[in-house]
Amino acid sequence: MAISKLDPIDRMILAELQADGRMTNVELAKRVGISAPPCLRRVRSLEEAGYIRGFHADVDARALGFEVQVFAMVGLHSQAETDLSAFEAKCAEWPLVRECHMLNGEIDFILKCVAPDLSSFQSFLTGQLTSAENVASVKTSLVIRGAKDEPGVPFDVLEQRLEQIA
Amino acid sequence: MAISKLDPIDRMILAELQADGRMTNVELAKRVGISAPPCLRRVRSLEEAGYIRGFHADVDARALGFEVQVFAMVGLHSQAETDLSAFEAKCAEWPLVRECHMLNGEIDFILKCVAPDLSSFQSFLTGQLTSAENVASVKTSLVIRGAKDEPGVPFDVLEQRLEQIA
DNA sequence: AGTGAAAGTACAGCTGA
DNA sequence: TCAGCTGTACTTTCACT
Repeated sequence: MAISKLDPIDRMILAELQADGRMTNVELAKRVGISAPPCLRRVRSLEEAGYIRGFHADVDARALGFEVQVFAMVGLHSQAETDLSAFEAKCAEWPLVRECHMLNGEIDFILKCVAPDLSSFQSFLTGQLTSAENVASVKTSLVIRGAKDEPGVPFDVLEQRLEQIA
Repeated sequence: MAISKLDPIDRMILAELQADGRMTNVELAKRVGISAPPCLRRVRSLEEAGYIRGFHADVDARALGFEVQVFAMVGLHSQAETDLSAFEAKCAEWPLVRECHMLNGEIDFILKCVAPDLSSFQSFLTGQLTSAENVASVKTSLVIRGAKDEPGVPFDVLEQRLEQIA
């Protein structure tokens, strides 16, 4: 699974579906310049091969009552692989934690969390996160306002790079 | 636009489409227990009202040649509204910056960035980000590995809360 | 290209303020 | 009574072979 296995039409399909994942197959086919049946086959095999992990509606968290978004920087006592995995497993089970990334440097993990309000985040923070085994330090930062939130990757950058290589 | 304006069926629709945004309308209608036409109308009005911001294919950044993911914590010299907006506008134009969130505390902004490789990120970092006007400090952390990356919000938490209130 | 299914439209009936 | 939502029937468009 690598970019080199994709032709320009595959990349156009990915770019179009990243921008609008609910586009019909005929619309997609028209945009990428092929007929519908082969276009559908391409989409299927892109899913199969894992280039497309899924399709999701982008819902407005605020409108749904999740008023609070928080980044939590977590430091652990032990960075042994077993302990790292154990912490990741906990994050996977906490619904308020939407993203968990292991980082280099002094911070071990960064977590992106959502919560209905500050008090429910606080109770998660003190009751679950900071009191979890192996957690040494947690620094939290409230999101005051979101300025940009684009999903996926910049396909224009990708195409520029491919041109340079060619 | 608030959660209180949505009935249980609307919330089921949102949950289903968050999980699988390319589901057909009849399948969706079957799952939420109504017939197809009103289901479609509900989806349309949820989009209209902004509860659904869009539909996106979730593409695998690594497979597409974006090997590097970085969090950048940015501090500014001036936090005047004009200067904050100016920085946000820059972020909006930088394709490698996928997310930009304004935070409380010592960090002013956190940026989630992607890049094809370390060297192209470095050239963005030194050539664009740290050299941008008003930027005082930038601390970057490489994502060693991703442990969780769920889109959207946890609907089970939402339903639990609504039960408690009722 | 052709078939079967889904999307989308128009209209009529039901339900609650 | 009236607004709002629902379901049935129908046409157009799409998915898939």
